[in-house]
Amino acid sequence: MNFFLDFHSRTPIYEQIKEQITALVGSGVLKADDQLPSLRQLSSELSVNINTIKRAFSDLEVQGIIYSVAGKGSFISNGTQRDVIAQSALEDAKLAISKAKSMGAKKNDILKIVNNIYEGDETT
Amino acid sequence: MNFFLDFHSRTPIYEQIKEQITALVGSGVLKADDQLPSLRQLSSELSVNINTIKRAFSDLEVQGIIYSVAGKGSFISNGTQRDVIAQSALEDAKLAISKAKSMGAKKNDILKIVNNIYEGDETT
DNA sequence: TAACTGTACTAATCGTAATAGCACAGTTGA
DNA sequence: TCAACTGTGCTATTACGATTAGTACAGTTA
Repeated sequence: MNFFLDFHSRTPIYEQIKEQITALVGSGVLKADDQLPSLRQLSSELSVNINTIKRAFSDLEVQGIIYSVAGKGSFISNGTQRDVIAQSALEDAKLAISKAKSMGAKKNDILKIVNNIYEGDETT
Repeated sequence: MNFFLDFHSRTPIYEQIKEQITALVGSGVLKADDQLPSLRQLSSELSVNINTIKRAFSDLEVQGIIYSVAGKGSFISNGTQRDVIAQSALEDAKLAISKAKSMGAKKNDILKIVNNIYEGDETT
């Protein structure tokens, strides 16, 4: 489990962990019923307190992205929340693009970026 | 000066103020040497402490977006920082779009959003 | 001089992130 | 049964940053 945490970021560590697990689910790397590392294992791997990991996992469970079973571990939920994840990411992108427009960005500037990011793929 | 502040947001008030002034400059509403409301006036209008306003203005001055003169007031800087502003907004959009892709968003989803936001304009 | 401007402090308050530590309960395999 | 894991649920403390409050000082202008 390769996480990249920025301990000096304004976004809390537990939010960064949530984001990255969510991304792994959204991108299909993690699939239904895949097991996550244990709280204690992640805590030691990332040098982050177990309570912080727990906070992230609890949030993700509330969101329906993972489920936890005492004694066994934490796992990816099954269901169609993949669409939901992509949807919320799209909302964020929409906000950022709107803000860019309001700051004077041209449509072509955005399109160039999109084409650059999706280089190779056509309409997928 | 119409500001919309979310006092419950995770992003600090002074950051929200910075963003909105920056947007007004980037969009061309505020132009070089235009005078901003005084610290005390903004403070009372927005019901925000003067120190918070000052924090935002100081940051903007460091960024070269505004300049302040003791006894006179704060003004929009002249120069070509408009491009810089749009550029930094584009960077943010790029990040958000990349994140959306990593969460499974399709290129077409992004393009729809872009077209929707830039509805009407063609290649501007 | 009066009434504005920005500047520069110090102090206090508040909320939240993060850590530390402990105890308890469920699961599993030796 | 027991040991070694799992998650859960607390309490307490620390640390940091945002925000407010208050005071004082200096420049500008009519």
